[in-house]
Amino acid sequence: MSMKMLILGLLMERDRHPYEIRQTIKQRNWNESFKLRDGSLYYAVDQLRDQELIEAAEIVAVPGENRPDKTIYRITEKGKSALDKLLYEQLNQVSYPQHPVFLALAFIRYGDQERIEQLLLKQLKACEERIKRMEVVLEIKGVFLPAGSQMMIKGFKRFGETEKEFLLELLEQARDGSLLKGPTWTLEQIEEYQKTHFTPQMSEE
Amino acid sequence: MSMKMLILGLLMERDRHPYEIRQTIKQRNWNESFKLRDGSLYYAVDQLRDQELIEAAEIVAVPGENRPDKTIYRITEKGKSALDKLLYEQLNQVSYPQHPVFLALAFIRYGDQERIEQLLLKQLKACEERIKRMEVVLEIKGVFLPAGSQMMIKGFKRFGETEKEFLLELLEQARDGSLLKGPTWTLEQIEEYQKTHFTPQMSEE
DNA sequence: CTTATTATACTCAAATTTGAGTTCATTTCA
DNA sequence: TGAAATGAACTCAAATTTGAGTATAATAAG
Repeated sequence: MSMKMLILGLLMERDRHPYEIRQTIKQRNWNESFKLRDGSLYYAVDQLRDQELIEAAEIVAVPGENRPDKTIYRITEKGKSALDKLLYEQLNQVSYPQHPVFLALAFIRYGDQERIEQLLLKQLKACEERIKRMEVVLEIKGVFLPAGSQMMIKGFKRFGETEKEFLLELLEQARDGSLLKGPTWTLEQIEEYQKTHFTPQMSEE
Repeated sequence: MSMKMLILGLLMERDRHPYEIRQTIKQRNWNESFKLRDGSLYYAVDQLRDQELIEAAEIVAVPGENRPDKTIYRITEKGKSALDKLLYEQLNQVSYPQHPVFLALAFIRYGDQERIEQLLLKQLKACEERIKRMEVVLEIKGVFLPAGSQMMIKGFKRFGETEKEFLLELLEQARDGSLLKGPTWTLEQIEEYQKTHFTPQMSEE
């Protein structure tokens, strides 16, 4: 998965130890796009080491008695070509429109109106804050960034704006009660109707 | 996670067996938003059964010698209140702008221009097809759907449109080569600069 | 009418993620 | 100045996901 790509990519720039990789991922705002967990990071590092895509460049002693020393890793030649492959694999992955609210919408009619309004509002706030953060990043770091990284931040902002509009609309519909309306037809009627029409479906995968 | 919500939600409508749940998820295009795996589905069903949120309503024998019988599940009272809780948890989850291309952009400069163009084009095609699918669904199923489900599909479409615009821009920049440009400043210069400026960062979580 | 594919209905080991905890150092704040 | 909170640097078991496989029936294709 993409954690491995991130690690290899960062080690292309210079040698780093795992915690430093973690810092950098945060500094560069990559974790706007996924939840960064220590567990996944260290697991991926171990995997990469075992596959000899990275290797220990240096082991630095850390003050304190029974504390682990930190290992600074470097990317190997094998690792460089693996990064190349991982990059194309990443670009080749199927993308899904994801948002916690999407699937919740399927059963939103079973929920309590006020509670739903509150939570949608919370989503909206979070989304607005994200947009704001991305604007600030573009302002103060924009010019320094490689073209790709700049586009990543712009992407976060644009996707955020779409999300915001969508949430605003949902909120409005939650407030006037129309979002909580059940189906106008019964399940049986719908299934009957569907049999007489073509039902478009994603292909498996 | 959301698989459990989907199962409970579907069992609110009527009793179903796992494979039927799978079908319904696909029929309703919910799998546009995530990868539906049999493993996760059956695992979630087992969990729900063990927690007594669902129970076997009927066990139907299936023709054939050593084939498993199918179990039709029903939601329990306990399950109904669990669904309520899961719905709010779902609405309360942090949302991330996700797209495979986002993280790839971080290292896109290490890749091959032609290869990248091809893959971006492939993403664009897939995205356009998704938009098309959603338009067809809205046309032929739109009126039948509960308000929430209709908004879900509209959301898929809208997010798809933003994605499309973004991919078009990336493709253009990949073609004229500007996307592959590295940083204009060195890492050291940037880090130096950053020390003198505020670096906005997401709070942990 | 025979073969090939698709649909049904799962199971399972291995890979990965999750959430929580650990230890010591440094900074903050009363 | 001492206590509390935060940061650094991990570790680990348990939960979950992944990918691939199984078996049979029904349907489609040649």
